[in-house]
Order: sequence, then structure tokens, then C-alpha cells
Amino acid sequence: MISKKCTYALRAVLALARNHGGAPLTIHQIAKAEEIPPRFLEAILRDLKQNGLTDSIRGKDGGYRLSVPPADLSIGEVVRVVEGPWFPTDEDKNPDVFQKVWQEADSTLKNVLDQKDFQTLVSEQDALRADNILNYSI
Amino acid sequence: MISKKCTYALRAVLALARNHGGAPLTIHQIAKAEEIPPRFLEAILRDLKQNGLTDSIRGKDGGYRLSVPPADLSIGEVVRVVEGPWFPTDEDKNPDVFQKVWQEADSTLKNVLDQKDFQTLVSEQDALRADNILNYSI
DNA sequence: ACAAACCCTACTAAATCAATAGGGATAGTG
DNA sequence: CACTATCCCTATTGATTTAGTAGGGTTTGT
Repeated sequence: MISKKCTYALRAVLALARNHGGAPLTIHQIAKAEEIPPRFLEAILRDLKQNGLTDSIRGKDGGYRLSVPPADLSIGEVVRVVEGPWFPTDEDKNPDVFQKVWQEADSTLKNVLDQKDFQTLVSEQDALRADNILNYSI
Repeated sequence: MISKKCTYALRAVLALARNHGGAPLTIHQIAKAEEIPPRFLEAILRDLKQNGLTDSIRGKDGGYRLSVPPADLSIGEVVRVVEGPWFPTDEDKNPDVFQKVWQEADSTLKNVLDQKDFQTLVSEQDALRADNILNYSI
């Protein structure tokens, strides 16, 4: 199952994507907006940084930014950093009949998750929010 | 990640598929052949039974059988029983932008894992074994 | 009656997940 | 320079899940 950590990571990255071009967002800003435990988020963002997905600026006026444009970052890239592999890979020794299935499942899943980039997600979130406002107003 | 329990389950079902039509296989026979801890396998087979994938016969000459022909049983059905869901589903309340992606990932994965049935797997395993014998003989 | 088999509940040890704690390093500002 | 806001790093904790074990109970063929 997708871990809580992973959903936190995705929400944080989405917030950063939405903010792209502006001043860096601090851990506390993101934590408050997304209701993520701040110290936990700190570890997550550091993890993403060490894997090249985010940049950070230290000291006053510091914070986090995406290290690539939102259009160039996919859900799959974030999930892979946080979750690691989903299927057993390379049992070397005696290859079994399931190996091929795991490989296919893995690449198919990769395909789906690499399809959607964060620029698109921001737009979709905007649309969703507009919808919700309408529904609540009725 | 696919659990050990799940790989045990798949191997056990494959053994039962290979045996289909013959006398029921006992827990100990399967455990020995597949090198699975017997008491753990017992729990797994019971689980599969409670979900309708296997049948059991109690008492002397008892054991386990597939409750459907191997051609009608897929890897996906076994995995779903043992692993449960992989993606967050139905967060009702406030639907988020990730929901759609999870749904698509889930159905794509289902598709791949439901593709391969155990009759096919038995054949593939036969082919694989023949290969190995050849390789070791050289 | 006996033995071979499955059935059921409960327990435990180890690993992982989710989160927290306690500091240290860096950078802008008065 | 002192101060404070920020990220950085390691370790620790409590809860949950995973992997497996234990101890008995029930069924069935001989």
C-alpha cells in the first residue's frame, strides 16, 4: 500500500509546484497548508532533495523549491524515491516463472505513474477546487 | 513491496495447479517441495480457502486442491487475496487530484496480473526447467 | 482406537512506519 | 556582532505489520 509518507511527499511537491517561480516555501508553510507533521515533512523534503527532486535555501528567507519545472516532474518520480521497488527484481540464482510477470507489472505501473506531471496536476487541482466552490455555493 | 507471504501463496498455488486432477496435496508435501515454513503455509492455504481459491479435504488422505481449474485462476486473484489493495481508494470527503491516478494505476495493474493464468504458468515452468537441465548438462 | 490430516486462536520476535527530540550549520538583519 | 529564522543531521520512540510458532481441537479412513 502507498505509505502515508508518500502521500505527504506528493502533496508537498504539489504545493511546491503550485508555488514554482515564487519565493521558496518553508517547511512550516507547507506543513501548515497540507496538515503534515512538520518534523516528518522535514525528513521527507530532505529525502527528496538528496534524490535531486527539490532544492533548498538555508538561513533567513530560506525554504524549499522544486529543482525542475513542474512540467518535467512526474508522480512516478516522487513515488519511486519514497517507496522504492514494488516487485521482487532479479532473484538471480534460479529464475522463476513469476519474474517475467513482475517485470511487466513494474514497467506498466511505471508507465502510468510517469504519465502525469505536476503542472498538469496543478491545473487539475484548480479545476477541482473551482468545482467544489460551486457545489458548496448551491 | 510484494510480501513473502504472497510469494509463498503463489508458489503453493502453482504446485496445486501442477497437481490438478490428482490426489489432494498435503500442507507438508507442499511445504517441503517449496521450502515454505509448514505452519505458515497452513495459515496461507486456509486464507486462500476462505476466499474460495482452494478446497480442502480433512482427515486421512486429505489435503488441498484448487477449487477451480488452473486455466481459470490468475496471479491477480491470488495476489489480491493475500495483499489487499495497493492504492488509497475512496477518500470520500474531499476528493484530491491523486485519486484518479490511483484508480488508473490500480486498474492497469489488475489488468496485467489477471492476464496470466496458472495453466500457462505450469507450462512456462516446464519450459524453464527443461532449459535449466540443458544448461547444467553442458 | 488410532493416526493422519485439516482447523482455530493466540502468541512472539523482528522489521518497518510514523513521528519526535535534540541539537548543529547557515544566512539575512539591526 | 548578536539574533533569529531557516535548513541539516543523527538518534530515539511508539505503533503497526510481517513472518512465523505454539498449543490445542476436529474430522476421517482403517
